[in-house]
Amino acid sequence: MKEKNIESFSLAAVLRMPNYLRYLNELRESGVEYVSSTDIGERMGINPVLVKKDLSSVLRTDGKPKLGYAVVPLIQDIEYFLGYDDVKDVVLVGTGRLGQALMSYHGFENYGINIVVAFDSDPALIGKEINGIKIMHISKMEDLITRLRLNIGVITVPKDQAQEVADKMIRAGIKGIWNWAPVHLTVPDDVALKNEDIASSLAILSNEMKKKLKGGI
Amino acid sequence: MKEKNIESFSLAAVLRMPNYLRYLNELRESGVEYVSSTDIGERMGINPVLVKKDLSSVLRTDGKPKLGYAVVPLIQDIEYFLGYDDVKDVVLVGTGRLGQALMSYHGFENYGINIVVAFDSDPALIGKEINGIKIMHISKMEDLITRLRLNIGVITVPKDQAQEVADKMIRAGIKGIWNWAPVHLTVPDDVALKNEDIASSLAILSNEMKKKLKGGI
DNA sequence: TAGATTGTTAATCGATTAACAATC
DNA sequence: TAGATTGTTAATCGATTAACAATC
Repeated sequence: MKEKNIESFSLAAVLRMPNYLRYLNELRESGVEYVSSTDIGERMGINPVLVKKDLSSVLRTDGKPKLGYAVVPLIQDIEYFLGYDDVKDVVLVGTGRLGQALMSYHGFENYGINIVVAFDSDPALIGKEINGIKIMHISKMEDLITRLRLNIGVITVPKDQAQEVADKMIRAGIKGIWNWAPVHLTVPDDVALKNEDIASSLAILSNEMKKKLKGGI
Repeated sequence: MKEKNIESFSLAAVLRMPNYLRYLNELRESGVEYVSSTDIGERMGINPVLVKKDLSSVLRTDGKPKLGYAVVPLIQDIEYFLGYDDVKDVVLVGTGRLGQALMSYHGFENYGINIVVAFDSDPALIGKEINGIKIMHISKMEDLITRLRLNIGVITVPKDQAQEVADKMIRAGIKGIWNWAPVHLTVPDDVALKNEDIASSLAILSNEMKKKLKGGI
C-alpha cells in the first residue's frame, strides 16, 4: 500500500480507463489472474509505460514485479475510480425512440447508473412504464428532482427543447447533464456537461479513416 | 487565400470542431455576419488564441482584422473539413431499439451520413422498413457491402455478436466501424474504429462533477 | 487615423516516452 | 540466483498560451 496524493487526470487518461476495464474483464472471464503492462499496452495499442502510469495512479495495491497486476483487484480499483461501485440515481427527460432505447438498455447497472424516473410532455406516453421505469409528465420534474435529491440528468428531447429542460433541471438541483440533443447547451460553471455528440464521433471516425488512408500510400 | 500545408490534428482539436460549428450555426440563424475569436472563446470557455489556431488550420479564406470571421464561409469550411459535405453511405447492423433509434434519427443528413441498408438476424424484422431503410437478413450483408462499395459500418448488435459482425464487415471491405456495442473490438491496422462508449461518457461526466465539487470547496 | 482583431513566432505547460534502479 | 516487470525520475514531444507585428 502506498501513499496517494490527489492527482488530476487528463481527458485522455480518463478515456483510457474504461478501455482497460473492458480488456481486464475479458481476461477475468477467461480465468487469467495476472497481466503485465506490456500485455495491456500491446492489446490496446499504447505504450506500456503509459499503462503503468495510468494504473499506478488508480491502484490501491501495488503491482507485483515479474508477475504483473492481479486482474481482479485491478478491476475493482478502476471501477472504484470511475465510480461504478456507487449507485447513481439519474433522471431521463424525453422518451422518444432514443430515450426509450436508453431506458431499456441493460448495461447501465454495470456503471452504477439507475434511471429512477423519466419525463415527457406527450400525453400518450404519460403513465407508461418501460423496463420498470415510469414515465411522468414533465411538469412534475422539478419537484421530483428536488425531493429525490437527484443530481444527474439525461436529456433526450428534440433540440429546440433541450436548453429549457436543462435550465429546469439545474434549477431543481442537477449538477451533471448528459446531453444527447444536438445543440450547444449553456450551463453554469458548477454544472458538468457531457455532450453525447454524434457529430463529434463521426468527426473522429472520418478523421481516423483519412489518416489511415494517407498512411497507406 | 493563403497556402496550406498538410497538417494533422489532435484528437482534442477535432473534438472542438463540431462545437464551433454548432455555435456558428446559432449565430447564422440569428443573422450575425461576423464573429471574433474572442466571442467564440468566451462562449465555449476556451482561449481565443486556440480558437484562432484551430480555425486558421481549417479556413480557406482569411479572417478579417477588426471584423472577425465571416460566419457563413466559416461554417462551410468547417463542414468541408469534417466531411459533412460529401455523402457517406453507411450500413447498419442490429435493428433492436438502439439500431432503430439511429435509423429514425433525422440529424444524420446534416453530417452527410446516409444509412442505405440495415441488417438483422431476427426473422420478425426482415423485410420491414424504418424511415425508408430496409432491413435485410444478415446473411446478405457481405455481398451487399461489396457490391455497393460501402466503407462505413455501424454496429448496434448485442455485445457477444459484435466482433463477428465486425470481422464480416471488414472482409467485405469496410474501412471504418462505428461500434455501439459495449465490447472491445479487434480490428486490423488499416481499419478505423470509433467506440460510442456509454462507459467512457459517464466516466468523463462523473470525473467532471468530482472536479467541480472539489473546486467549489 | 486609431483601434480592434487577425495570423504567426516564441515561451510555457502538460502529457507521453525513455531510462533505470528496486524487487519478487 | 537471474530475469522479468514494477514504479519513478529525467528527457522528449506536442499542445496550449503569450507576445506582437501586420492589417483593415
